[in-house]
Amino acid sequence: MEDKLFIYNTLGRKKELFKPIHSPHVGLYVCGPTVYGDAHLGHARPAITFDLLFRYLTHHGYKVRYVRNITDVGHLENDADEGEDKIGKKARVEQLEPMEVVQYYTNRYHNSMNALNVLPPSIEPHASGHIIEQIEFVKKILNTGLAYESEGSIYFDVEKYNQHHHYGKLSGRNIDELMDSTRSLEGQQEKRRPIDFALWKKANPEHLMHWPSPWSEGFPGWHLECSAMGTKYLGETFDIHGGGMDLMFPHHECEIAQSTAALGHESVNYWMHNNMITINGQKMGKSLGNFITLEELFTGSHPLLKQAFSPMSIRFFILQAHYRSTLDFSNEALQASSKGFSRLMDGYQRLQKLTPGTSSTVDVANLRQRCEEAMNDDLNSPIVIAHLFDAIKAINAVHDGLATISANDLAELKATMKDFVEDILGLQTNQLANDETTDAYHKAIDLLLNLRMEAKVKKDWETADHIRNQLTALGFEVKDTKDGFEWKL
RNA sequence: GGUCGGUUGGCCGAGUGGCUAGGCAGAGGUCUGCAAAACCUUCCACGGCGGUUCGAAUCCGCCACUGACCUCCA
Repeated sequence: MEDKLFIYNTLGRKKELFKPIHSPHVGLYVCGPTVYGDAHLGHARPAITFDLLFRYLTHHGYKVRYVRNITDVGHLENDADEGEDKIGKKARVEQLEPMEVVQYYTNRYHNSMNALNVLPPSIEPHASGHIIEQIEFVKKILNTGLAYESEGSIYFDVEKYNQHHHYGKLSGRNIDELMDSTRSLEGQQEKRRPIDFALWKKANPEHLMHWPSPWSEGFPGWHLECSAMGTKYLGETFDIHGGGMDLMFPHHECEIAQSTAALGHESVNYWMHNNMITINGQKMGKSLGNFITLEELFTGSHPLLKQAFSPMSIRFFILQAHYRSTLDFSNEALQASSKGFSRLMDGYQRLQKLTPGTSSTVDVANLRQRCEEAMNDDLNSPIVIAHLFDAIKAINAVHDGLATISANDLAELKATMKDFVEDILGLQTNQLANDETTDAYHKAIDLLLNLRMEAKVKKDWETADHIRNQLTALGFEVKDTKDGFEWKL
């Protein structure tokens, strides 16, 4: 495979040609959810963005090892190094085992991702399952002298690290400004400086999740898990690390510092960050309480929603914007993309039934190339979709007898559409099931509509309308075409 | 306050120097027993001011507004 994909590297802030370290193998690490609540629309963004990348690379023959973690320990409630563990708090409030909370929300996360047709990653490691690796990682950093122990906890010495490395290289932050602006908080006396961050925390007596370590009974710092697990599964240097923009600082910045300190070199070649989903122009997030969970979207059970939206229309909505742009949520925007999605998929299904002519009067020859070019330009899915709509226009024209398409062009169009619609964008209809039951069911509906056709020929409008009305009442949509009919549920 | 972004037509959203983005909505038409769909045509645009250029939504400067991060958040 030829390397043609350009991706925007947050390090350097420009598009760069993607070259894997060990082609055809690609190592991809993406920050997954902290499982203490249901996934919301915001969580769908990175999942779909990196699913798109995963699918695209795989489609081009790369062997991708995609690691997406589950954070189930170490993510604290308030400040970086104080406050309660998010999982622990939920467990206490709900009177559950912490791992019960983790399992519950992990299952629900998987269900949502499955509904969105997000492929499962190759490895989905839990932070709590890699305590030993994280302790080893802390030891390595301690050996370099870039971390210090204080009352049973281990902190990263940011200032000392910055003497020989650049803390802030990813987020563009300046350490002097950080020293001035970082808040000094109560209970942080054990840290030398406010910008230092925890690698290991000694557990308070009431803390539910803790493990033995050389320094104290405690738990790992939040940033550590990604460094430790990324290194374990993808090696000391790997290709791509992704996540939401809001993780750029401090999470990813700290990750770089930890890994560089422990390994003595850079560990990630390309950093990719998806932008946020906004609602009324503001970031949708847990802290602001303005989020809509995926389940609420699928069922329409949120006061801000005027209707339910199918998982696929949510996926399409997200793919219609470039991943580095903010995407504003509104009922109107979602309805618009929902309708657009139907149009796309109706056309796609129509394509399967098209009959070829002797020659083509539509130009679909370079569709694949144009879609590839858009994808290669930093995964420009909205442009891909625009090209697909051009193809839909041609498909409809052929379907209506206003244009013709040759057998060769039709075969190529079908192949291209399948590759981009299904395999790369990951869009699917709800009628792809093809077992005996559905087959019989389709034939039964066709039978009914053929009877209606016969009635129409006899100008028996009463019978014809009756059949259509009854089917409509059952939720079917019946459309007459030039010489037949179309229907869908 | 610091750092970095954004400002495109009724809505969403691409686009980095000249050539149609696309979707949804609106208007007119074709088709049609009716309906729907489809198709054709069409309307609506680049925050403001100045500069560079033969030519700017696209480059530069200033201003305005707005967002993200700087505390947990995808």
